[in-house]
Amino acid sequence: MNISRASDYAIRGLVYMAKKPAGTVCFVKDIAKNTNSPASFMSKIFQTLAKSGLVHSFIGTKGGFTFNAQPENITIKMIVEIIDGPIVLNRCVVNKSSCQNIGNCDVHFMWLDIQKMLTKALSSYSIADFANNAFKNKLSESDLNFA
Amino acid sequence: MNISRASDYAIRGLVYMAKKPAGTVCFVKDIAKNTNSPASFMSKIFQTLAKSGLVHSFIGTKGGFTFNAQPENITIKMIVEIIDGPIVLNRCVVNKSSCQNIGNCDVHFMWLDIQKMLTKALSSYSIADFANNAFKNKLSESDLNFA
DNA sequence: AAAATATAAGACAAATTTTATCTTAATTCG
DNA sequence: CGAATTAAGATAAAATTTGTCTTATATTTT
Repeated sequence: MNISRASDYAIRGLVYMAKKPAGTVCFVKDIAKNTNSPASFMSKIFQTLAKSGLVHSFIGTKGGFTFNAQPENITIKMIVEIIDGPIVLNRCVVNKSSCQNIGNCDVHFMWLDIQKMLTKALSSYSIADFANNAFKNKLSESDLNFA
Repeated sequence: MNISRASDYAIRGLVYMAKKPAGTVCFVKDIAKNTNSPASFMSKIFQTLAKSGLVHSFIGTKGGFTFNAQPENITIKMIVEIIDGPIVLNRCVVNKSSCQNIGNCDVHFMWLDIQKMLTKALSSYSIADFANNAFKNKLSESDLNFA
């Protein structure tokens, strides 16, 4: 019940990039250094981000990474799903055929509802929110205190 | 970003038990059979539940498990935490000393808020909710649609 | 009382996932 | 063209999850 180190590193790396002037080419070496993460691991993470199209990569000397999308449009949900895969709280939520207790799954709707809430929450934060240091709670008091 | 098979099995097992008359002694063999789960795995799961005090175990012939608490008072959060351990969405939320980016962790408050919301949601469902077939959404429309 | 049976407890093991590192390929610069 | 720098891709170690197998305990039967 947590995000992976890889997703955490990815988010921190992208926030670091977003703090630079738009279009800046960033090296994994610098990104890793400034996010307290293993450079070689960060390398593979950015490889995945590049494959997803979220960032663009340049090989060779003076290579590196740039954004392929506006940081405002890159949500935490997007990153977590690119790195960790789809957010699915329980097997029975994936689809009907993957639920062993077809037609009679007591817990199906609970997981579905909580999953909806979670993905909405993760979608409500963007990389830009953190880069701008303009963070404020996206979740209202009522969200935090539902019955 | 999901609960484990073990937690899922635990929940289903306890729901199965809760459908029986209060005080019924249940065997792992039956619990497993009725929840489509491996009996030997379920055995270990109930061992953990027994250690936690949630259920009581009896060894030997005519042994088995009974509730040690009212199903109404057993929340999904309790079960998930007993089986999977504490719900902590990201390392930086555990405590200040575990955050590499002390005093300057951009994402700390996001994870903290989402975690609060998630644990509240998991606390809002009890085993009795599913055993009684009286399930209805615990999450209001506004919860599912916060900005 | 001893043996057989039924049950959970606990030790052990396989499989999967996560977290990395190491090697290769590509590009630039001198 | 060779050296340096960078990402890409292959490989590997570690941790976690999922599961099985053996042992201990209690009950029942003889």
